[in-house]
Amino acid sequence: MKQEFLKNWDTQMKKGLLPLFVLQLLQTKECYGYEIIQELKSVFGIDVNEGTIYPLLIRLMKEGLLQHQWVEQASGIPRKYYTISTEGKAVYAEMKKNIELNIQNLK
Amino acid sequence: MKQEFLKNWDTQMKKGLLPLFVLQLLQTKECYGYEIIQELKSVFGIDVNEGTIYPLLIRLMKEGLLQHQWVEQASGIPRKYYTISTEGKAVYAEMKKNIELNIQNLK
DNA sequence: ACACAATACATTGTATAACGATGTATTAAA
DNA sequence: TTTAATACATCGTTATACAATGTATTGTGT
Repeated sequence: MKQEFLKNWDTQMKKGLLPLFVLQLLQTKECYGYEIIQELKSVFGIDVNEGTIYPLLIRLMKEGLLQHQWVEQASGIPRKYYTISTEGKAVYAEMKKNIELNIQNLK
Repeated sequence: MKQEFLKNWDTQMKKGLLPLFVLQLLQTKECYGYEIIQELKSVFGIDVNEGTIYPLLIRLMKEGLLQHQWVEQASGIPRKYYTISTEGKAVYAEMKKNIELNIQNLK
């Protein structure tokens, strides 16, 4: 039943929801990029591409909503750990308020 | 406080929410395009451009989610009245279910 | 020993859809 | 008689997810 339409709609929804999910995730837990992809899958049940998440994290950094630090590993590639900033928390609250207002209108 | 970021986010959210709002609106009321813009403003409190709504209605038509008929007016330009199809109602229900699932995850 | 998958970062080209501007036409108001 | 409102529509720009690709390291299977 209109599977392609619904799949496309889902992609469009992500353009709005994804920053929200990432900001919330980082409020409960410090994460690195690759880990965020896995958390989004297990916690929110959504699949996100690497080509989506890395540019998104860079955008949120530029906006001052996140901070990050490189952490060397005993073995393997270093990880870039992200944390949410004070401003990030405020923006998250604003976004959440906005979206809940919109959803209220759905009957 | 990050007004530009939030405004941009709002635009991205619309890409997901707008079809949902239009489908719901047409479940309660038969509308023509220009009227939908006004209803979205008064009922949902969102501003939508003409350059957004007309292409959207055309897309929803192509998907078979809407039907339309031209209605001549006693005076002025004819109106294209839209109604939701059976398939449109089913797709709306699916979308609503999906979005509510997503919103539940917001803390 | 060697291929392959998983981890972990990132960039590039394509597609979708909202926005702003513009266009056509009709009617009412200043 | 010009401007605003109504009512349709299209076009170029922009933002962002996706798929593909790239680099590098480590673990696993044969």
